[in-house]
Amino acid sequence: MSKCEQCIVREFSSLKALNKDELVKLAECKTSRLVKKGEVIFEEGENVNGIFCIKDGVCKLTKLSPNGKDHIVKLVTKGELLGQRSMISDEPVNLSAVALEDMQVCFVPKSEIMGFFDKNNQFSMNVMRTICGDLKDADSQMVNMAQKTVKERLAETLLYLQDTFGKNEDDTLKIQLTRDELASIIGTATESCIRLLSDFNKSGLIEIKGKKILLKDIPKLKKMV
Amino acid sequence: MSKCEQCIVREFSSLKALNKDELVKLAECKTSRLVKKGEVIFEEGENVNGIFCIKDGVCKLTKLSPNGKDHIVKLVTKGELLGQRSMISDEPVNLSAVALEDMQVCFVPKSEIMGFFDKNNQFSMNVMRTICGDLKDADSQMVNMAQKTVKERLAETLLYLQDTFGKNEDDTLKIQLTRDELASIIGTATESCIRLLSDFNKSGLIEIKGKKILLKDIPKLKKMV
DNA sequence: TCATTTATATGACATATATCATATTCTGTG
DNA sequence: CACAGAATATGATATATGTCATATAAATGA
Repeated sequence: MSKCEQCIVREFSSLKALNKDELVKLAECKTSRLVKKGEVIFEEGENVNGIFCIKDGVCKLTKLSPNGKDHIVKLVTKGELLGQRSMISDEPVNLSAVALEDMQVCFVPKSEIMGFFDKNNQFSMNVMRTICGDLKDADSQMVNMAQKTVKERLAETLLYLQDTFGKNEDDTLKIQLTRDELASIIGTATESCIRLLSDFNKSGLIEIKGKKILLKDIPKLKKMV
Repeated sequence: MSKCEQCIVREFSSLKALNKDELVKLAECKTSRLVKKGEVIFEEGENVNGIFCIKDGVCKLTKLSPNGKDHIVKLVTKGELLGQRSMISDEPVNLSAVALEDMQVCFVPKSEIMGFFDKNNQFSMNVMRTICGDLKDADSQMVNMAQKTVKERLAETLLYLQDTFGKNEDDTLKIQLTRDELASIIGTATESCIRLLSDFNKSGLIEIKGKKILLKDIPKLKKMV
């Protein structure tokens, strides 16, 4: 059981407000876990009695739409927490979490977190601000879905992926999504997504190297959005 | 300056966690205001240094999309608070609020609310839960926008409007929206919205009485969603 | 290694939805 | 009341996007 005090990841999340004593308590009650790519961390409707802290890796938060398609609501990465909303609302989670890469996550039971919540104002303020940020993002995503074309959403998403997850040495996007996953972020059919990527490729906006995507003309991509 | 203690509306919002002393303080610092239909309460990007409590009436929260169209993100009614997210994030508001009917709203400055926040755990918990609820709704709205057809979204919205705002004596929807507003809730062109309402009318799902809409075949509407 | 599945790609076509035009009805105001 | 400006309605048409079919490429696993 590693000490939370020394966990670098802690610095990036709401947990940074915890003091030494609290971190010791945290380390005692948390459980660590390796999650393989493709593995489910939790599923829509489950009762998750606590939160997950992502030490390494990236996962997708998805929601099943009535038409049977999964929609990717958010990508969550190293340093972020999962399951906060559900814990506060005291409800089952409304999204599923699935690893996009091998991950390292720690689970902290609700009782512990709620203790910090009551006693450490800075901590609860941090959590709230995170959730408020999520709400703001969700609102603007909603408007994007309603008002923008698929092409615009694709351009925007590609830029977002590069901004958020960076690029490899060969300048391709670091995060590896299937066309299917990309389609379910932008909210379109897989074929449409593939077709538009082809178009972008032909018109020199991006370069497709096998599964890898390289953003070639960022200014033009930005102008599309 | 009316007393907050006696305000019935208080019972429905996060404010119900406040004790007598806090309510007295609240009454002292709040300002009341009448807002006429169509009037703007605040606008996207503004700094709103506090929150609004809706004593009566309904307003729409809109976000301007890059294509110049307004999208209605949420309808907010009697008993609810406005501007919580922005206050907690300490950021300008990301949405505009415009009255759909004549309204009565009270404004409470941020300093006061933040005081309750620090001292009254139940209150801050209530606010958090509200925001968490908003986030959950926003996520599911996002998926709706991405995955459902306009027809499905229209059916869903009509049902929502009846559920949330009820009906008049003649069984028509109590809340009065223009076709344009309805379109910008479901995220479509005004003409498309009008056309679909016509279709719904012809196929007996609804009945259009001038501007008023009556939901005729609720089971069928529900099956569409 | 080969075989089987899965992901990517592309064409052909159907369809939902947006856009533009125009008519009609409603609403508020002088 | 009459009029101007909205709001509603509907047709004609263009376009974006989904769907289905099929081909190729890549990945997986026995």
